[in-house]
Amino acid sequence: MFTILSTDPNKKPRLVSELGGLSHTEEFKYSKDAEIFGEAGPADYIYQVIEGAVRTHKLLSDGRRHIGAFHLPGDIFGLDNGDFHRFTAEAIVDTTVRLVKRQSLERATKTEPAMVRSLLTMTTANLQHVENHILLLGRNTARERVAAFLIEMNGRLKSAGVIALPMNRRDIADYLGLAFETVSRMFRAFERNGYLRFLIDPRQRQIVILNAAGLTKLDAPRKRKDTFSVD
Amino acid sequence: MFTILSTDPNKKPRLVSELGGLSHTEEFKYSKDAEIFGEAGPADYIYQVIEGAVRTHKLLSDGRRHIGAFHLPGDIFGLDNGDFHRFTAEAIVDTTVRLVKRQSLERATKTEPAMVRSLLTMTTANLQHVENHILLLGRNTARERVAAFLIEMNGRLKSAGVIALPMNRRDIADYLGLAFETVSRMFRAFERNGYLRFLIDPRQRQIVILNAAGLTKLDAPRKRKDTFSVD
DNA sequence: CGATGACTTGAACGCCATCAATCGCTGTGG
DNA sequence: CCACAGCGATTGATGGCGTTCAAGTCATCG
Repeated sequence: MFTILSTDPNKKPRLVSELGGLSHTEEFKYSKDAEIFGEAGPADYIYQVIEGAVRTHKLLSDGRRHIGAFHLPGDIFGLDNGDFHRFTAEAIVDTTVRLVKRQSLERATKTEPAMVRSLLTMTTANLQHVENHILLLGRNTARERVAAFLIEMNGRLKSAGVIALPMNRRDIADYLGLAFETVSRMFRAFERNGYLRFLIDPRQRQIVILNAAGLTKLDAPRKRKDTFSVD
Repeated sequence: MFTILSTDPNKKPRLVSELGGLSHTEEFKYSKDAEIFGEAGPADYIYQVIEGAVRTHKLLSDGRRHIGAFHLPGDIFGLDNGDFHRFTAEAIVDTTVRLVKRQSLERATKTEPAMVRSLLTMTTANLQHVENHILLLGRNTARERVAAFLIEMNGRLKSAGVIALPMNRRDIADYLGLAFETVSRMFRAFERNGYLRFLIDPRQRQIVILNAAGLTKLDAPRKRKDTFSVD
Protein backbone atom coordinates (compact mmCIF):
# COMPACT_ATOMS: atom_id res chain seq x y z
CA MET A 1 0.00 0.00 0.00
CA PHE A 2 1.44 3.31 -1.00
CA THR A 3 0.48 4.89 2.26
CA ILE A 4 2.67 2.81 4.48
CA LEU A 5 5.46 5.26 4.81
CA SER A 6 7.80 3.30 6.97
CA THR A 7 10.35 1.08 5.40
CA ASP A 8 10.44 -2.43 6.72
CA PRO A 9 12.90 -2.11 9.57
CA ASN A 10 14.13 -5.63 9.01
CA LYS A 11 15.50 -4.63 5.64
CA LYS A 12 17.64 -1.84 7.02
CA PRO A 13 21.24 -2.72 7.60
CA ARG A 14 22.12 -2.20 11.23
CA LEU A 15 25.07 0.07 11.61
CA VAL A 16 26.96 -2.39 13.73
CA SER A 17 26.08 -5.62 12.05
CA GLU A 18 26.14 -4.90 8.34
CA LEU A 19 28.39 -1.91 8.35
CA GLY A 20 30.18 -3.22 11.33
CA GLY A 21 33.64 -4.32 12.12
CA LEU A 22 34.50 -0.65 11.89
CA SER A 23 36.80 0.69 14.49
CA HIS A 24 35.84 4.33 14.65
CA THR A 25 32.38 4.18 16.16
CA GLU A 26 31.49 6.37 19.12
CA GLU A 27 28.39 7.31 21.01
CA PHE A 28 27.18 10.81 21.63
CA LYS A 29 24.29 12.45 23.43
CA TYR A 30 22.25 15.43 22.26
CA SER A 31 19.73 17.26 24.38
CA LYS A 32 16.26 18.24 23.16
CA ASP A 33 16.32 20.53 20.11
CA ALA A 34 20.11 20.35 19.75
CA GLU A 35 21.44 20.37 16.21
CA ILE A 36 23.29 17.19 15.26
CA PHE A 37 24.43 18.45 11.89
CA GLY A 38 23.47 21.32 9.63
CA GLU A 39 22.25 21.42 6.06
CA ALA A 40 25.18 21.90 3.69
CA GLY A 41 27.59 21.10 6.50
CA PRO A 42 30.37 18.61 5.81
CA ALA A 43 29.11 15.03 5.93
CA ASP A 44 31.89 13.60 8.03
CA TYR A 45 29.78 11.09 9.94
CA ILE A 46 26.77 8.89 9.50
CA TYR A 47 24.54 8.24 12.48
CA GLN A 48 22.32 5.67 14.11
CA VAL A 49 19.74 6.49 16.76
CA ILE A 50 20.33 4.49 19.91
CA GLU A 51 17.70 6.14 22.07
CA GLY A 52 15.42 9.11 21.52
CA ALA A 53 14.25 10.58 18.22
CA VAL A 54 15.64 12.80 15.48
CA ARG A 55 14.06 14.96 12.80
CA THR A 56 15.78 15.91 9.54
CA HIS A 57 14.55 19.05 7.84
CA LYS A 58 15.21 21.73 5.26
CA LEU A 59 14.40 25.39 5.68
CA LEU A 60 12.86 27.26 2.77
CA SER A 61 13.83 30.80 1.99
CA ASP A 62 10.70 32.28 3.55
CA GLY A 63 11.08 30.40 6.81
CA ARG A 64 8.77 27.51 6.07
CA ARG A 65 10.19 24.19 7.12
CA HIS A 66 9.97 20.77 5.51
CA ILE A 67 10.66 17.75 7.68
CA GLY A 68 11.88 14.91 5.51
CA ALA A 69 11.88 12.12 8.05
CA PHE A 70 11.69 11.12 11.69
CA HIS A 71 14.42 8.78 12.87
CA LEU A 72 13.71 6.40 15.73
CA PRO A 73 15.94 3.96 17.65
CA GLY A 74 17.77 1.71 15.20
CA ASP A 75 17.34 4.08 12.25
CA ILE A 76 20.34 5.31 10.32
CA PHE A 77 20.49 8.91 9.12
CA GLY A 78 22.97 11.39 7.68
CA LEU A 79 23.87 9.11 4.79
CA ASP A 80 24.18 11.50 1.89
CA ASN A 81 26.73 9.91 -0.43
CA GLY A 82 28.27 13.28 -0.94
CA ASP A 83 30.51 15.64 0.88
CA PHE A 84 27.66 17.71 2.32
CA HIS A 85 24.45 17.00 4.19
CA ARG A 86 21.24 17.78 2.38
CA PHE A 87 19.24 18.19 5.59
CA THR A 88 19.63 19.58 9.06
CA ALA A 89 19.28 17.01 11.84
CA GLU A 90 18.01 17.86 15.31
CA ALA A 91 17.21 15.86 18.42
CA ILE A 92 13.46 15.91 19.10
CA VAL A 93 14.02 14.75 22.68
CA ASP A 94 17.19 13.95 24.59
CA THR A 95 18.84 11.49 22.25
CA THR A 96 21.80 9.12 22.11
CA VAL A 97 23.35 8.36 18.74
CA ARG A 98 26.14 6.16 17.52
CA LEU A 99 28.32 7.70 14.86
CA VAL A 100 30.74 6.38 12.30
CA LYS A 101 33.31 8.42 10.43
CA ARG A 102 32.39 8.47 6.77
CA GLN A 103 36.07 8.32 5.96
CA SER A 104 36.33 4.96 7.67
CA LEU A 105 33.37 3.79 5.63
CA GLU A 106 35.11 4.93 2.47
CA ARG A 107 38.21 3.09 3.54
CA ALA A 108 36.21 0.00 4.29
CA THR A 109 34.71 -0.06 0.80
CA LYS A 110 38.20 -0.62 -0.54
CA THR A 111 38.77 -3.83 1.32
CA GLU A 112 35.13 -4.86 1.48
CA PRO A 113 33.25 -4.27 -1.78
CA ALA A 114 30.03 -5.57 -0.25
CA MET A 115 30.01 -2.37 1.80
CA VAL A 116 29.13 -0.32 -1.27
CA ARG A 117 26.19 -2.60 -1.80
CA SER A 118 25.01 -1.93 1.74
CA LEU A 119 25.19 1.79 1.04
CA LEU A 120 23.21 1.25 -2.15
CA THR A 121 20.60 -0.76 -0.27
CA MET A 122 20.19 1.96 2.34
CA THR A 123 20.03 4.71 -0.26
CA THR A 124 17.37 2.75 -2.15
CA ALA A 125 15.39 2.41 1.08
CA ASN A 126 15.58 6.19 1.55
CA LEU A 127 14.45 6.65 -2.03
CA GLN A 128 11.42 4.45 -1.49
CA HIS A 129 10.44 6.32 1.66
CA VAL A 130 10.61 9.61 -0.19
CA GLU A 131 8.71 8.20 -3.17
CA ASN A 132 5.91 7.11 -0.89
CA HIS A 133 5.90 10.40 0.90
CA ILE A 134 5.63 12.31 -2.33
CA LEU A 135 2.36 10.55 -3.11
CA LEU A 136 1.02 11.77 0.18
CA LEU A 137 2.09 15.37 -0.33
CA GLY A 138 1.11 15.59 -3.95
CA ARG A 139 -2.38 14.26 -3.92
CA ASN A 140 -3.98 13.64 -0.56
CA THR A 141 -6.28 15.59 1.69
CA ALA A 142 -5.40 16.62 5.22
CA ARG A 143 -7.39 13.71 6.61
CA GLU A 144 -5.60 11.19 4.42
CA ARG A 145 -2.21 12.61 5.37
CA VAL A 146 -2.83 12.50 9.10
CA ALA A 147 -4.28 8.99 8.81
CA ALA A 148 -1.18 7.88 6.92
CA PHE A 149 1.03 9.45 9.56
CA LEU A 150 -0.76 7.58 12.33
CA ILE A 151 -0.48 4.31 10.45
CA GLU A 152 3.21 4.90 9.91
CA MET A 153 3.81 5.67 13.57
CA ASN A 154 1.61 2.80 14.69
CA GLY A 155 3.94 0.52 12.79
CA ARG A 156 7.14 2.16 13.91
CA LEU A 157 6.71 3.02 17.57
CA LYS A 158 3.70 1.28 19.02
CA SER A 159 4.63 -0.25 22.33
CA ALA A 160 2.14 -2.12 24.47
CA GLY A 161 -0.58 -0.86 22.18
CA VAL A 162 0.32 2.79 22.77
CA ILE A 163 1.96 5.27 20.42
CA ALA A 164 4.07 7.73 22.41
CA LEU A 165 4.81 10.51 19.95
CA PRO A 166 8.09 12.28 20.63
CA MET A 167 7.30 15.20 18.32
CA ASN A 168 4.85 18.08 18.67
CA ARG A 169 2.00 19.07 16.36
CA ARG A 170 4.17 21.53 14.46
CA ASP A 171 6.73 18.84 13.61
CA ILE A 172 3.97 16.60 12.32
CA ALA A 173 2.50 19.45 10.31
CA ASP A 174 5.85 20.23 8.69
CA TYR A 175 6.24 16.55 7.86
CA LEU A 176 2.82 16.38 6.22
CA GLY A 177 2.78 19.81 4.58
CA LEU A 178 -0.14 21.10 6.67
CA ALA A 179 -0.80 23.82 9.23
CA PHE A 180 -0.38 22.56 12.77
CA GLU A 181 -3.95 23.60 13.59
CA THR A 182 -5.14 21.25 10.87
CA VAL A 183 -3.19 18.36 12.40
CA SER A 184 -4.76 19.12 15.75
CA ARG A 185 -8.24 19.23 14.25
CA MET A 186 -7.78 15.93 12.46
CA PHE A 187 -6.51 14.22 15.60
CA ARG A 188 -9.56 15.35 17.52
CA ALA A 189 -11.85 14.38 14.68
CA PHE A 190 -10.36 10.90 14.67
CA GLU A 191 -10.91 10.73 18.39
CA ARG A 192 -14.54 11.83 18.10
CA ASN A 193 -15.12 9.26 15.38
CA GLY A 194 -13.69 6.44 17.48
CA TYR A 195 -10.55 5.77 15.48
CA LEU A 196 -8.26 6.51 18.41
CA ARG A 197 -8.17 7.75 21.97
CA PHE A 198 -5.69 9.79 23.98
CA LEU A 199 -4.21 8.63 27.26
CA ILE A 200 -4.12 11.05 30.19
CA ASP A 201 -1.42 13.39 28.96
CA PRO A 202 -1.53 17.17 28.92
CA ARG A 203 0.18 17.31 25.56
CA GLN A 204 -1.97 14.62 23.94
CA ARG A 205 0.95 12.64 22.61
CA GLN A 206 0.01 9.22 23.93
CA ILE A 207 -2.33 7.62 21.44
CA VAL A 208 -4.09 4.28 21.25
CA ILE A 209 -5.31 3.32 17.81
CA LEU A 210 -8.73 1.76 18.16
CA ASN A 211 -9.51 1.20 14.50
CA ALA A 212 -6.39 0.77 12.41
CA ALA A 213 -8.34 -0.76 9.53
CA GLY A 214 -10.60 2.28 9.47
CA LEU A 215 -7.64 4.62 9.35
CA THR A 216 -6.09 2.61 6.55
CA LYS A 217 -9.30 2.96 4.60
CA LEU A 218 -9.45 6.70 5.24
CA ASP A 219 -5.93 6.96 4.04
CA ALA A 220 -6.99 5.49 0.72
CA PRO A 221 -8.67 8.12 -1.42
CA ARG A 222 -12.34 8.74 -0.90
CA LYS A 223 -15.10 9.51 -3.29
CA ARG A 224 -17.96 10.26 -0.92
CA LYS A 225 -18.12 11.97 2.43
CA ASP A 226 -18.39 8.51 3.98
CA THR A 227 -19.55 8.41 7.56
CA PHE A 228 -16.79 10.68 8.70
CA SER A 229 -17.51 14.12 10.04
CA VAL A 230 -15.07 16.72 11.19
CA ASP A 231 -17.64 18.44 13.40
CA MET B 1 18.23 26.55 -5.39
CA PHE B 2 15.80 23.94 -4.24
CA THR B 3 13.45 24.62 -7.05
CA ILE B 4 15.74 23.50 -9.80
CA LEU B 5 14.31 20.07 -10.20
CA SER B 6 16.62 18.76 -12.84
CA THR B 7 19.75 16.97 -11.83
CA ASP B 8 22.86 18.24 -13.47
CA PRO B 9 23.01 16.10 -16.59
CA ASN B 10 26.77 16.16 -16.55
CA LYS B 11 26.79 14.22 -13.32
CA LYS B 12 24.75 11.36 -14.69
CA PRO B 13 26.70 8.37 -15.85
CA ARG B 14 25.99 7.70 -19.47
CA LEU B 15 24.77 4.21 -20.06
CA VAL B 16 27.36 3.49 -22.69
CA SER B 17 30.33 5.26 -21.27
CA GLU B 18 30.23 4.62 -17.56
CA LEU B 19 28.17 1.49 -17.54
CA GLY B 20 29.54 0.51 -20.87
CA GLY B 21 31.58 -2.27 -22.23
CA LEU B 22 28.49 -4.35 -21.76
CA SER B 23 27.59 -6.68 -24.54
CA HIS B 24 23.86 -7.01 -24.16
CA THR B 25 22.68 -3.55 -25.14
CA GLU B 26 19.92 -3.20 -27.71
CA GLU B 27 17.76 -0.45 -29.06
CA PHE B 28 14.01 -0.46 -29.16
CA LYS B 29 11.26 1.84 -30.39
CA TYR B 30 7.98 2.61 -28.67
CA SER B 31 5.14 4.55 -30.22
CA LYS B 32 3.25 7.33 -28.44
CA ASP B 33 1.56 6.18 -25.23
CA ALA B 34 3.04 2.69 -25.41
CA GLU B 35 3.95 1.10 -22.09
CA ILE B 36 7.66 0.38 -21.73
CA PHE B 37 7.34 -1.43 -18.44
CA GLY B 38 4.67 -1.75 -15.79
CA GLU B 39 4.68 -0.98 -12.09
CA ALA B 40 5.53 -4.12 -10.11
CA GLY B 41 6.67 -5.81 -13.28
CA PRO B 42 10.03 -7.60 -13.23
CA ALA B 43 12.93 -5.17 -13.54
CA ASP B 44 14.89 -7.08 -16.13
CA TYR B 45 16.26 -4.08 -17.96
CA ILE B 46 17.37 -0.57 -17.36
CA TYR B 47 16.81 2.04 -20.03
CA GLN B 48 18.25 5.15 -21.60
CA VAL B 49 16.27 7.53 -23.77
CA ILE B 50 17.89 7.96 -27.19
CA GLU B 51 15.16 10.05 -28.77
CA GLY B 52 11.72 11.13 -27.63
CA ALA B 53 10.42 11.39 -24.08
CA VAL B 54 9.20 9.06 -21.35
CA ARG B 55 7.05 9.57 -18.26
CA THR B 56 7.17 7.31 -15.20
CA HIS B 57 4.08 7.20 -13.02
CA LYS B 58 2.16 5.41 -10.31
CA LEU B 59 -1.59 4.94 -10.26
CA LEU B 60 -3.45 5.47 -7.00
CA SER B 61 -6.32 3.26 -6.02
CA ASP B 62 -8.94 5.82 -7.02
CA GLY B 63 -7.51 6.41 -10.45
CA ARG B 64 -5.48 9.50 -9.64
CA ARG B 65 -2.04 9.42 -11.22
CA HIS B 66 1.29 10.67 -9.94
CA ILE B 67 4.04 11.28 -12.47
CA GLY B 68 7.39 10.93 -10.77
CA ALA B 69 9.63 12.13 -13.56
CA PHE B 70 9.98 12.98 -17.21
CA HIS B 71 12.91 11.36 -19.00
CA LEU B 72 14.51 13.10 -21.95
CA PRO B 73 17.23 12.04 -24.38
CA GLY B 74 20.27 10.88 -22.45
CA ASP B 75 18.36 10.18 -19.25
CA ILE B 76 18.46 6.76 -17.63
CA PHE B 77 15.32 5.28 -16.11
CA GLY B 78 14.04 1.98 -14.78
CA LEU B 79 16.87 1.65 -12.29
CA ASP B 80 15.13 0.26 -9.24
CA ASN B 81 17.79 -1.79 -7.44
CA GLY B 82 15.24 -4.44 -6.80
CA ASP B 83 13.52 -7.17 -8.69
CA PHE B 84 10.46 -5.10 -9.51
CA HIS B 85 9.80 -1.68 -11.00
CA ARG B 86 8.26 0.87 -8.69
CA PHE B 87 6.77 2.91 -11.54
CA THR B 88 5.11 2.39 -14.88
CA ALA B 89 6.99 3.87 -17.83
CA GLU B 90 5.29 5.09 -20.99
CA ALA B 91 6.45 6.82 -24.14
CA ILE B 92 5.08 10.37 -24.30
CA VAL B 93 5.83 10.59 -28.01
CA ASP B 94 7.37 8.09 -30.42
CA THR B 95 10.54 7.18 -28.58
CA THR B 96 13.73 5.22 -29.07
CA VAL B 97 15.43 3.70 -26.04
CA ARG B 98 18.58 1.74 -25.44
CA LEU B 99 18.23 -1.07 -22.95
CA VAL B 100 20.63 -3.14 -20.90
CA LYS B 101 19.84 -6.41 -19.20
CA ARG B 102 20.02 -5.92 -15.47
CA GLN B 103 21.48 -9.38 -15.21
CA SER B 104 24.46 -8.32 -17.25
CA LEU B 105 24.86 -5.33 -14.95
CA GLU B 106 24.83 -7.64 -11.98
CA ARG B 107 27.42 -9.78 -13.62
CA ALA B 108 29.54 -6.78 -14.41
CA THR B 109 29.57 -5.70 -10.76
CA LYS B 110 31.45 -8.88 -9.97
CA THR B 111 34.36 -8.13 -12.23
CA GLU B 112 34.08 -4.36 -11.97
CA PRO B 113 33.38 -3.14 -8.42
CA ALA B 114 33.30 0.47 -9.60
CA MET B 115 30.03 -0.43 -11.31
CA VAL B 116 28.25 -0.61 -7.96
CA ARG B 117 29.48 2.87 -7.26
CA SER B 118 27.97 4.09 -10.51
CA LEU B 119 24.66 2.58 -9.50
CA LEU B 120 24.94 4.30 -6.13
CA THR B 121 25.70 7.61 -7.81
CA MET B 122 22.69 7.30 -10.06
CA THR B 123 20.42 6.28 -7.20
CA THR B 124 21.63 9.25 -5.17
CA ALA B 125 20.85 11.52 -8.12
CA ASN B 126 17.32 10.10 -8.23
CA LEU B 127 16.99 10.64 -4.52
CA GLN B 128 17.97 14.27 -4.85
CA HIS B 129 15.47 14.85 -7.63
CA VAL B 130 12.70 13.38 -5.50
CA GLU B 131 13.79 15.35 -2.44
CA ASN B 132 13.59 18.55 -4.42
CA HIS B 133 10.25 17.61 -5.87
CA ILE B 134 8.84 16.88 -2.44
CA LEU B 135 9.49 20.47 -1.39
CA LEU B 136 7.47 21.64 -4.35
CA LEU B 137 4.52 19.37 -3.68
CA GLY B 138 4.45 19.83 0.04
CA ARG B 139 4.66 23.55 0.40
CA ASN B 140 4.23 25.56 -2.74
CA THR B 141 1.33 27.25 -4.47
CA ALA B 142 0.14 26.42 -7.96
CA ARG B 143 1.99 29.43 -9.35
CA GLU B 144 5.24 28.38 -7.71
CA ARG B 145 4.90 24.83 -8.96
CA VAL B 146 4.25 25.80 -12.56
CA ALA B 147 7.08 28.34 -12.44
CA ALA B 148 9.43 25.66 -11.11
CA PHE B 149 8.32 23.31 -13.86
CA LEU B 150 9.06 25.89 -16.53
CA ILE B 151 12.47 26.59 -15.06
CA GLU B 152 13.24 22.89 -14.98
CA MET B 153 12.19 22.42 -18.59
CA ASN B 154 13.97 25.56 -19.67
CA GLY B 155 17.15 23.99 -18.35
CA ARG B 156 16.52 20.55 -19.74
CA LEU B 157 15.05 20.99 -23.17
CA LYS B 158 15.47 24.54 -24.37
CA SER B 159 16.72 24.52 -27.92
CA ALA B 160 17.33 27.70 -29.88
CA GLY B 161 15.57 29.57 -27.12
CA VAL B 162 12.38 27.54 -27.45
CA ILE B 163 10.96 24.91 -25.12
CA ALA B 164 9.08 22.29 -27.11
CA LEU B 165 7.09 20.41 -24.49
CA PRO B 166 6.43 16.79 -25.44
CA MET B 167 3.78 16.30 -22.77
CA ASN B 168 0.25 17.61 -22.49
CA ARG B 169 -1.30 19.71 -19.71
CA ARG B 170 -2.60 16.68 -17.88
CA ASP B 171 0.87 15.13 -17.68
CA ILE B 172 2.24 18.36 -16.26
CA ALA B 173 -0.63 18.54 -13.79
CA ASP B 174 -0.02 15.01 -12.56
CA TYR B 175 3.66 15.83 -12.18
CA LEU B 176 2.91 18.93 -10.12
CA GLY B 177 -0.04 17.62 -8.15
CA LEU B 178 -2.52 20.08 -9.69
CA ALA B 179 -5.65 19.99 -11.83
CA PHE B 180 -4.85 20.37 -15.51
CA GLU B 181 -7.11 23.42 -15.70
CA THR B 182 -4.93 25.09 -13.11
CA VAL B 183 -1.81 24.43 -15.18
CA SER B 184 -3.52 25.95 -18.18
CA ARG B 185 -4.58 29.01 -16.20
CA MET B 186 -1.07 29.54 -14.84
CA PHE B 187 0.50 29.25 -18.28
CA ARG B 188 -1.84 31.89 -19.62
CA ALA B 189 -1.29 34.09 -16.61
CA PHE B 190 2.46 33.90 -17.15
CA GLU B 191 1.89 34.84 -20.76
CA ARG B 192 -0.31 37.82 -19.86
CA ASN B 193 2.30 38.99 -17.37
CA GLY B 194 5.09 38.84 -19.92
CA TYR B 195 7.06 35.93 -18.46
CA LEU B 196 6.71 33.82 -21.59
CA ARG B 197 5.08 33.65 -24.97
CA PHE B 198 3.70 30.83 -27.11
CA LEU B 199 4.82 30.20 -30.65
CA ILE B 200 2.19 29.57 -33.31
CA ASP B 201 1.03 26.13 -32.24
CA PRO B 202 -2.54 24.94 -31.80
CA ARG B 203 -1.60 22.96 -28.70
CA GLN B 204 0.44 25.71 -27.09
CA ARG B 205 3.45 23.53 -26.37
CA GLN B 206 6.15 25.71 -27.89
CA ILE B 207 7.21 28.21 -25.30
CA VAL B 208 9.75 30.99 -25.19
CA ILE B 209 10.74 32.12 -21.74
CA LEU B 210 11.00 35.91 -21.77
CA ASN B 211 11.79 36.47 -18.12
CA ALA B 212 13.53 33.52 -16.53
CA ALA B 213 14.72 35.60 -13.59
CA GLY B 214 11.16 36.65 -12.88
CA LEU B 215 9.98 33.05 -12.94
CA THR B 216 12.78 32.04 -10.61
CA LYS B 217 11.68 34.74 -8.22
CA LEU B 218 8.05 33.61 -8.41
CA ASP B 219 9.18 30.12 -7.70
CA ALA B 220 10.71 31.31 -4.45
CA PRO B 221 8.06 31.64 -1.79
CA ARG B 222 6.19 34.91 -1.67
CA LYS B 223 4.94 37.01 1.17
CA ARG B 224 2.95 39.64 -0.68
CA LYS B 225 0.78 39.51 -3.74
CA ASP B 226 3.65 41.13 -5.65
CA THR B 227 2.81 42.62 -8.99
CA PHE B 228 1.46 39.38 -10.34
CA SER B 229 -2.17 39.02 -11.19
CA VAL B 230 -3.99 35.96 -12.43
CA ASP B 231 -6.76 38.03 -14.02
C1' DC C 1 -17.67 16.28 -42.09
C1' DG C 2 -18.85 14.72 -37.72
C1' DA C 3 -16.12 13.04 -33.87
C1' DT C 4 -12.51 13.35 -30.86
C1' DG C 5 -8.82 15.31 -28.20
C1' DA C 6 -6.20 19.23 -26.30
C1' DC C 7 -6.68 23.50 -24.43
C1' DT C 8 -8.98 27.56 -22.51
C1' DT C 9 -12.26 29.99 -19.78
C1' DG C 10 -16.09 30.78 -16.49
C1' DA C 11 -18.72 29.91 -12.15
C1' DA C 12 -19.34 27.99 -7.73
C1' DC C 13 -18.02 25.33 -3.89
C1' DG C 14 -15.18 23.51 -0.29
C1' DC C 15 -11.01 22.57 2.04
C1' DC C 16 -7.47 24.31 4.52
C1' DA C 17 -4.50 28.32 5.88
C1' DT C 18 -4.56 32.19 8.62
C1' DC C 19 -5.62 35.00 12.47
C1' DA C 20 -7.11 35.06 16.99
C1' DA C 21 -8.63 33.68 21.58
C1' DT C 22 -8.55 30.38 25.29
C1' DC C 23 -7.13 26.57 28.25
C1' DG C 24 -4.06 23.70 30.94
C1' DC C 25 0.32 22.52 32.40
C1' DT C 26 5.27 23.56 33.60
C1' DG C 27 8.70 25.88 35.46
C1' DT C 28 10.79 29.91 37.26
C1' DG C 29 11.43 33.63 40.39
C1' DG C 30 9.92 36.58 44.00
C1' DC D 1 4.28 28.67 48.18
C1' DC D 2 2.13 31.26 44.80
C1' DA D 3 2.01 34.37 40.70
C1' DC D 4 2.87 34.56 36.24
C1' DA D 5 5.06 33.84 31.91
C1' DG D 6 5.47 30.68 28.23
C1' DC D 7 4.61 26.73 25.54
C1' DG D 8 1.70 23.27 23.39
C1' DA D 9 -2.69 22.25 22.06
C1' DT D 10 -7.46 23.19 20.94
C1' DT D 11 -11.18 25.71 18.89
C1' DG D 12 -13.63 29.32 16.28
C1' DA D 13 -14.20 32.67 12.40
C1' DT D 14 -13.02 34.08 7.98
C1' DG D 15 -11.24 34.25 3.40
C1' DG D 16 -8.51 32.66 -0.52
C1' DC D 17 -6.90 29.35 -3.60
C1' DG D 18 -7.51 25.53 -6.32
C1' DT D 19 -10.73 21.82 -7.56
C1' DT D 20 -14.74 20.57 -9.85
C1' DC D 21 -18.25 21.03 -13.21
C1' DA D 22 -19.39 22.97 -17.37
C1' DA D 23 -19.22 25.14 -21.84
C1' DG D 24 -16.87 26.49 -25.79
C1' DT D 25 -12.92 26.88 -29.44
C1' DC D 26 -9.80 24.97 -32.61
C1' DA D 27 -7.24 21.49 -35.01
C1' DT D 28 -6.79 16.81 -36.42
C1' DC D 29 -8.33 12.45 -37.90
C1' DG D 30 -11.13 8.67 -39.36
